[in-house]
Amino acid sequence: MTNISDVARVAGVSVATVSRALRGISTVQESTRQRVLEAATQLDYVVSPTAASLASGRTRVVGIITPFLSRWFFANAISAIEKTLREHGFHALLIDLEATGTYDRRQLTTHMLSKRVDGLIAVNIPLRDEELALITRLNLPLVSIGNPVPGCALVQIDEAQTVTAAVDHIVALGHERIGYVGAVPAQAAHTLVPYRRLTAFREALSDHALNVADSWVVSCDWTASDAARQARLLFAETGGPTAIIAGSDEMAMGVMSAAAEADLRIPEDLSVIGIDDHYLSEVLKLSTVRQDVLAQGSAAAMILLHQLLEGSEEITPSLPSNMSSDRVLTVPTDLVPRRTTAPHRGSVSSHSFLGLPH
Amino acid sequence: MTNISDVARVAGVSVATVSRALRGISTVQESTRQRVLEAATQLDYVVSPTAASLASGRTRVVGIITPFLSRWFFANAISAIEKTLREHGFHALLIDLEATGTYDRRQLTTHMLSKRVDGLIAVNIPLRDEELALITRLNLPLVSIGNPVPGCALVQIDEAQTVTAAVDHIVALGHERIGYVGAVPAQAAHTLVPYRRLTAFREALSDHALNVADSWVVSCDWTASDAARQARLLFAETGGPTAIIAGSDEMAMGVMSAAAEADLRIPEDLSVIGIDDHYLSEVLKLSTVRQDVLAQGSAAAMILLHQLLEGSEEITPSLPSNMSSDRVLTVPTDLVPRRTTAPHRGSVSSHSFLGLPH
DNA sequence: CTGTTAGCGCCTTCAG
DNA sequence: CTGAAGGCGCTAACAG
Repeated sequence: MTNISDVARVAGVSVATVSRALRGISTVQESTRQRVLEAATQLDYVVSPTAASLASGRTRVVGIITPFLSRWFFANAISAIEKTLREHGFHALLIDLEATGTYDRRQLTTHMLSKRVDGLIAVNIPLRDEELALITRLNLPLVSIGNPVPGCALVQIDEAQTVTAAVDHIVALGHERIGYVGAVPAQAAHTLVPYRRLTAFREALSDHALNVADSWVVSCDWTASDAARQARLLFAETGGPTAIIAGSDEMAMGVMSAAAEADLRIPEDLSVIGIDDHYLSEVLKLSTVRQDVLAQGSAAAMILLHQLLEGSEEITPSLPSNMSSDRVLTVPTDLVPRRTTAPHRGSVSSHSFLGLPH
Repeated sequence: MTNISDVARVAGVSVATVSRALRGISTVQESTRQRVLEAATQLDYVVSPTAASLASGRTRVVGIITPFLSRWFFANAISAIEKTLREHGFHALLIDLEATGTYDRRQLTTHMLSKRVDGLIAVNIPLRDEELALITRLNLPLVSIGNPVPGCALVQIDEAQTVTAAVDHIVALGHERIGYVGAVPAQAAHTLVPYRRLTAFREALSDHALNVADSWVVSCDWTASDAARQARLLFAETGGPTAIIAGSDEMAMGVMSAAAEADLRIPEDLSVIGIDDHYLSEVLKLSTVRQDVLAQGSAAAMILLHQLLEGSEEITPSLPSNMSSDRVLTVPTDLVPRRTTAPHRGSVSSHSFLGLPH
């Protein structure tokens, strides 16, 4: 394996110069840089990342902390993060905290982080105090998606506004008996978002002077199958809601499934709306409030990169004006009405929804 | 940051002994090891992975090469791989080759691999010759999932048998007009699996002495939405198939959606079966041939770890007897019938697809 | 069983 | 603008 001194020899300069030239640093005469570049190319030279890390103390690796790797939101966020990192010469190390149980998770340890990453992105996972203390002690910059961490940049959506958009849509269609699927036990690992959505749901209903029966707020573990299971119970009773708002599209799909089993037609007998715009929602014609997960992922990565590179002699990526490395970036969401929501039958206005028969 | 010589000093031994004791290596007197462990704990010592890598030439990092991060198969495989690696003290570095275009992908480069990983797992992506040459040149062990690579261990399912299971099931129900969704242009990046499935489909039909109209074999890009789009064309004609076999569950979902739009009831007018057992398939009541992606992921990781650790002084994980580090492991698949039925016979209660209007 | 010592390959002051 | 030289923290012979 050819190393830096080979290049130095061929280029007829010192290793220090090679190091500087290759990193595009400061003051290296252009002609010198050219010679170095040629020598490097000719020798097929590739910097040893480990040696560089040991010497510099930086790894150009970012850890992605996440409670799940394979769920829609997380997989997409990770994908966007990885792409953005890569474009800037950084790499992504997976730190998956998923455990076997639904409401449990593994703990972040020194071993996972120490000397291994330059910074962290937490994807929608509330970090525990000890974990935050560890991160602080290791002096690792952290950007969080979805969960505010004091002193850290945050990328999020406006949960209240998102849920309100769904509720407003449903209410505008004339529904008054509206249920919610996606309440979550307090000990859930990924607890904040569910909590905020439920709270927003209650507030939005109350803004419309609407009541919710307790049994219309159903708890489940944020999977389609559990949502189906719980919704079945709901539909077993008569006089249930005419519309359901689900905390996520996957749960909405579960609800649709349970409704079909209960011989409820969608949207004639039941309107359903989710949140996300999951990649299958379009095909399932599920109304939803879309959130741009890829945008959230790359924004988080950009902000972190900016922090990591500022002060260095490298070109620091300039942040879009709407991002700031020490504050909150709120990515907009937007209502996507599809076929699963329609006017409540018997409501005053009997316009058909999107020209479709009810 | 405390380092190995601090520990050595406190424990009253040499750095070499600390190194050995901490790695659980060979011949260190138990009492000595204890003292070292105590010192390390007391000092909150954590080995520097970069220094260790530089000195040893090994990184304890495995690269996961994949064409997609967020699609169901890939996200799950990655999740399983990461878990298995982690259990053995290894880390996962993402090498996502996804490009913007559907049928294109980025190329593996020296920069992504060199001195960065000890080994590689290729998740269902056919590596190009140059890429394989690179991997060979870097002397990196490779385990492949889904695509055979000469000289490398392979984890796969039996594609032919899997497709045949679907066909047999459909034929056993009495169908004779059977279509296939999931043919793929030859230039597709992830071309082998689609090709094998289509071939197997044709052979299976021919084994049953059944013919397929050309128009019943539809091409699409292996997403639900494109499958829906293409299937719509199919259903626009009359006298089409009474059953569809889709190359993946996601495509099957697209087919179901298109069928609903075309007023075809499932399963009365059309039986649909996919391959995968996607996490939404149960809720969508989609018949399928299940493959265990997690098993494939962890098997691949186990095999690679075994190769990486054998010959070292560390405890090498013993491979389950069905795995071998230099051959092919075929993970079984199994038929999961859900709502497929005999043709033209239904009329019990006719559930529409998720309660959606036909 | 344990200690000594030379690197691993690069970055980064500090001189010049 | 460039070179010299001392680490970064650990591992791996080689002695003992």
